[in-house]
Amino acid sequence: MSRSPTPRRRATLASLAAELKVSRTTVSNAYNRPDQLSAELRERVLSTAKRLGYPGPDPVARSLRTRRAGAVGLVITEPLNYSFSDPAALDFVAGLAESCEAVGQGLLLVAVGPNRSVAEGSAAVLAAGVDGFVVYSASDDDPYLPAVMERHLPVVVVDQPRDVPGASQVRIDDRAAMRSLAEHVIDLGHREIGLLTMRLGRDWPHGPGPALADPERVRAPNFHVQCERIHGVYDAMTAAGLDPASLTLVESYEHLPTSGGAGADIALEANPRITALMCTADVLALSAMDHLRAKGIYVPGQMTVTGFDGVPEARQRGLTTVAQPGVEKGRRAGELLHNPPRSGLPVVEVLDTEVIRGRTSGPPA
Amino acid sequence: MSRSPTPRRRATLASLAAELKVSRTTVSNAYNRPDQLSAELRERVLSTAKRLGYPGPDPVARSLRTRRAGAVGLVITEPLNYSFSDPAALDFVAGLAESCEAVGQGLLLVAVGPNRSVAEGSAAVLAAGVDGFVVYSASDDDPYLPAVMERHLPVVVVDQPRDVPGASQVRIDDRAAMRSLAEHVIDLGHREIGLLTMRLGRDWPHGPGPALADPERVRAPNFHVQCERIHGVYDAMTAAGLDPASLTLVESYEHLPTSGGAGADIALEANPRITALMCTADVLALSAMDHLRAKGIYVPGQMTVTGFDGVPEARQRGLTTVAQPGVEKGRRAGELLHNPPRSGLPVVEVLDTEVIRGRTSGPPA
DNA sequence: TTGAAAGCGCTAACAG
DNA sequence: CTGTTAGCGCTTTCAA
Repeated sequence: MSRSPTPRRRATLASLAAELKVSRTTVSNAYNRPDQLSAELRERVLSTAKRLGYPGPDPVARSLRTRRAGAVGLVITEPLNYSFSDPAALDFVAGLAESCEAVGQGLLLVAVGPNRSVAEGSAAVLAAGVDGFVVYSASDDDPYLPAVMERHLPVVVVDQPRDVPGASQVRIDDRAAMRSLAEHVIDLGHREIGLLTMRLGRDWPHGPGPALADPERVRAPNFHVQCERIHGVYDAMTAAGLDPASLTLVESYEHLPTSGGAGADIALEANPRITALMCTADVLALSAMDHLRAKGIYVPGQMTVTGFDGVPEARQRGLTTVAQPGVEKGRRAGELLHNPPRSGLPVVEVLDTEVIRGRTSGPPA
Repeated sequence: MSRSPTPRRRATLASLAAELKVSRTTVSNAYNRPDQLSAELRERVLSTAKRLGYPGPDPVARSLRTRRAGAVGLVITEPLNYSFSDPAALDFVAGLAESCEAVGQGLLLVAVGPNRSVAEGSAAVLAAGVDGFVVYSASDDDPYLPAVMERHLPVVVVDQPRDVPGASQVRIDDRAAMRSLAEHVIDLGHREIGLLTMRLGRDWPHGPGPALADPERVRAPNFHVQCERIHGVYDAMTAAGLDPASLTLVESYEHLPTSGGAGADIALEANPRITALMCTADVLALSAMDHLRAKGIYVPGQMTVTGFDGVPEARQRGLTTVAQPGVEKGRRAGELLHNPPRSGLPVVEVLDTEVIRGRTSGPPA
């Protein structure tokens, strides 16, 4: 087996120093403090480094010494392949990656997820070489949160959960945003409303597919965001003199391409008089639209449909929805980690949203 | 400022050992080799660890000692926000993330990209605490490749460039795939063909927007993949007795939502008799389709359009294209890093593709 | 400008 | 089952 002229043993800063007959400090300075030695000596160091195949100070050893890892850890409990197919989550990751790149920090996707046990995932959190964590949209009893907290590193929580001690937060006002949207729907004249939402708890007491949600589950939700959005609808209904209890609430374990359509069926079966179908995510709404259309139900003529997020496809297809700044969320989360507030105290950043009145909402038939 | 009862100085394995009056080895074993000590002692170690707020062995120190970082570095030179909006790249990242998660490795997005200088990006590569790198679809003169090579770590290259010494490779047979697709188009009867492709070189000698490509640029391309696909079309043309020089070739600097449409205009202006517009990416083809339709040109009645990649939207819209296994690419790249071939020699894995005959190709008008 | 000394926090032999 | 001994490769006072 022919090998390149690499010494059998990896070159180190010490071996380089020995070769050059200078001290390790000098070599270190050549890399980290160019102003601490003559240009020519530095040149000599760098060139013999190249000759010996020395790639510069070992990142791990340096991190140990400087106590900085140069990376941010991202904890997303939802399956990654799912996150990567959810445009809203994607925007967030893109924004976070962008802000990390801007300051030369790496972004470490921590190996937590459904393919591994909670113990393994927690171990991955404890073993992550990072300077801080971003936790994205976790449930309030997320199994990895304890491990994240144990690390005693800076933490920024995005969307959920609320009330992580010591953690800064980036989110939107889900309740107010959803209320505005619901007001728009009610103003159009709708009285019988269905609401499709993601699962309200970590547990799933139903069979496969979406199911009517027990109002009980709204009261003790694991996902704060879902809950707030539901309450936003309640708020609008109450303000308009409608009975919130009349809302037909359907929860879906996850956002599959079929979830919206299946959820729509369940809602309409439970209450055939529904004229507006609100959804807590665009992907749900788009799926529902496709399904309704296939069944010959015209949107918005026979059914108003609304979403949440403002993903590109939704805008393109004219969905009435709430746009939230996904990329900006990621960016702000990163910045909060890179430039923590002077006070040292956690901050809460509430980003703006905007109701988009599209072509999928109109007066009831 | 009230503080939780955390000792001012972070607990370490040594301090824990001192507190317990056992050796450091014992504490280390409690975490790494549970079978090396009695269950009760281990319990005692773990519980006082919890009491002291010791989160377990420091990841960085452990990495230094074990020589394993527990993470894979991903180098994508294209802007991350772009990668995250390209469904094909996304599939790849999802597959890679999945394979990393399966073995408990983290995935580190290395901070290279257009917001930073080459020097900064290279520094990020040299400073990445990883056990290996995956390089995704880089040009043959990618500025970060040298830094990657310097690290002397295992490397897997995906798609491009070819011929990275010592690196394993995962790719498809772009030329054969594109040839099959072109054969389909030619079999339908098309003789005047346009081809829209991504930029052929790192440099961009044209103004903004797509432009007719100098055949010269096909000869010395920086992007092997593009070149192979073009040659696939040449192959099919030659085999069918057509003159490859008659191909109208348009290159576009990047894949913007408008690139396909603009490229189509340029191609049709250069040769109004074109009846088939092939594209080296689905996003280009979809954009072209939208644009043609807006101009009143019916697909496939008046114009055949084909893509490449087989992204969800393309399948959904019935685009005639080549499906390539994006997720599988990522997964295989990860596996190659996690379980390198026994031989120690680099391997080349060529994954399968499939021509999808959709509803956007038909006989010429 | 350069060098010597002192660890960062941990694991891996090896011995007891 | 437990402890002792040696570093992993680097940066950082502090002195020269």
